[in-house]
Amino acid sequence: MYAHQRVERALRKAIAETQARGLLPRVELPGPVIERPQGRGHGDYSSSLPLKLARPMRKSPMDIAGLIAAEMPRDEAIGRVDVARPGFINFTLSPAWIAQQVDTILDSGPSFGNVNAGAGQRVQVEFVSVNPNGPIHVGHARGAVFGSALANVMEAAGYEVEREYYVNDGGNQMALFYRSLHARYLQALGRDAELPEGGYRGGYLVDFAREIVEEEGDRFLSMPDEEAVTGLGEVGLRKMIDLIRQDLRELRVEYDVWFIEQSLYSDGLFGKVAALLEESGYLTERDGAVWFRSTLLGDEKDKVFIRSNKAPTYFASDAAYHYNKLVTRGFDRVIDIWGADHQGNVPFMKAMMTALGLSQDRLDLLLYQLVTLRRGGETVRLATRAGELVTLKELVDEVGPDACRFFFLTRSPDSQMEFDLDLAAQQSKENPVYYVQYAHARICGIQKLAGERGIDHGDGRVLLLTHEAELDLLKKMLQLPELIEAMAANLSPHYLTSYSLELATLYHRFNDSCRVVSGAPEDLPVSKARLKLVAAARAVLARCLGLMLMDAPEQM
RNA sequence: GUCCCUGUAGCUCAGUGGAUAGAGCGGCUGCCUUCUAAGCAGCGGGUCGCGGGUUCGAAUCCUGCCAGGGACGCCA
Repeated sequence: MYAHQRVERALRKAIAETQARGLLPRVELPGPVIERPQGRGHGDYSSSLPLKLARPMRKSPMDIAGLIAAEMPRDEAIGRVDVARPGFINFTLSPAWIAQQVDTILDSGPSFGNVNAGAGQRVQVEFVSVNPNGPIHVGHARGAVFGSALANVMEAAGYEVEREYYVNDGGNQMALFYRSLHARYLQALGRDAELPEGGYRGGYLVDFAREIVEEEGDRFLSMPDEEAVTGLGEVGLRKMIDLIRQDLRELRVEYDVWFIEQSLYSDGLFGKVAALLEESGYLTERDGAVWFRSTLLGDEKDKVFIRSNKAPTYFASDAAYHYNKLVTRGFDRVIDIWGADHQGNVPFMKAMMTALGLSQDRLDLLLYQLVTLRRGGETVRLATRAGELVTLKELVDEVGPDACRFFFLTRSPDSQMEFDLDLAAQQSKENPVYYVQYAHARICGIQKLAGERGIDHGDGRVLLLTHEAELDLLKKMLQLPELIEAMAANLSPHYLTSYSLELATLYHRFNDSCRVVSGAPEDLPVSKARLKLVAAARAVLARCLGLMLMDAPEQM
């Protein structure tokens, strides 16, 4: 059982005991029971419950705190319980218990920090899902990093996670993409052809066309245009998905499922969902189109579901898609990560959940604010269809996946951010990611030295760890489970970055004040204990870096 | 006009209603014969956009205003 769980259990027990003895009235406990005090001198955990209970219990906070503190059961983890004005109860962990946790961490290995908040629920995280009509660009990197880190965090928190990319292979934009490819294909064969109005001008289509000519020759030339566009489109789509998959892989983003939008139509699910909505009266015809009546559910406007040309809208696909996720595949929870430019769809999607008879609690729509790009002192709005864009690949090639991931992960998805390309390489040198990785590499260096000197720390006695720097480092390590719990509850993987920095700071501080491998024979017992400590620290640092999908280098 | 996000140190940003608001970068001062100085210690730097409100307690919740970004399509 983790430290915070022990403290909470003991506190609840103490409260129940005071109530059972009639010292305090029975009232419901509000909110979180314990928290982490910010400053030093208030212990490792504290409870402000007495302040909150003062009113319902009709007693002074200090009296309540005193009564509860007096009933605190003995727990080897809890060294001290103090009452502090104006009504806090502060808990200080026992140094001996803290030291013993080194063994616990080493025994847990890579699973240290895992919690069971998810209780095995199946959750799907769908992210990036950019239309496959161009390479992933810098703006998408944010969603890719956020989504992949969140998926890892949810897994650590006890959810069964599936990572999914939704491939929109239909719609007007894709049609335009296919026609653009057709034009490039004709050009590649020396024919006179012009890109369609507003077509995709990116060089990747020129490359695709050349590859297709190399691989399949001019066989599309003899077909009627429409057939050629379709045929080329299939090949182009496959190439585009491969390219996207490859680019994302360089950012260490991998998926379990690539879900094809068209399959919703080919397997008949779309028709089923449309019929369901029709039956419950959520569809209506107007101006030749079929509308989803979201106004019935409190929205300001209705939304087109099937166009007057009989083609379903993106939104209609999305309705069937979410039905597939939550009903067909039966995920307990679904998390969609969208760019802020899709925010307008949030109310419609929520209304759709209700219309489909699904609880809104099962769907989280997370928005990340858009990234703007700064180049040559000028701010450029990112747009896929504009000619000039910076691809994800260019970014990763320039700053590396680690710095790139850390950079995006440091910011909360709610904050707008500006990416200064001119400073990217320079920033990467100053990127705090190296500070964290360096801590890991330093530990590896120590372990290497210990290995060379043949020191076996298996019998190291952790109770020898009493130095302030040792205990501070350990206490920070022990926070990992709480961190994972909080990140999963708030869907906020970005806490990892600050935590890793704090952990690395405490490691570097320890490294500076405590010598691990010593030449003096009388230091051997402490050396062994410290070797255990650094092994545990290495495990926790590696875990954090792993959750962020960053490298944990053995040397730098 | 309506809706969403943001406004915290010179810059980039953390901050899960609690006690004295933090980090990185930049600036200044020290510290390498010893496990990597990609490090450590210290100094300086704040009307948490502004005004009201709720609360024992507000950077955090509510509200009004100001500023920046985004969305309001039979595009995706």
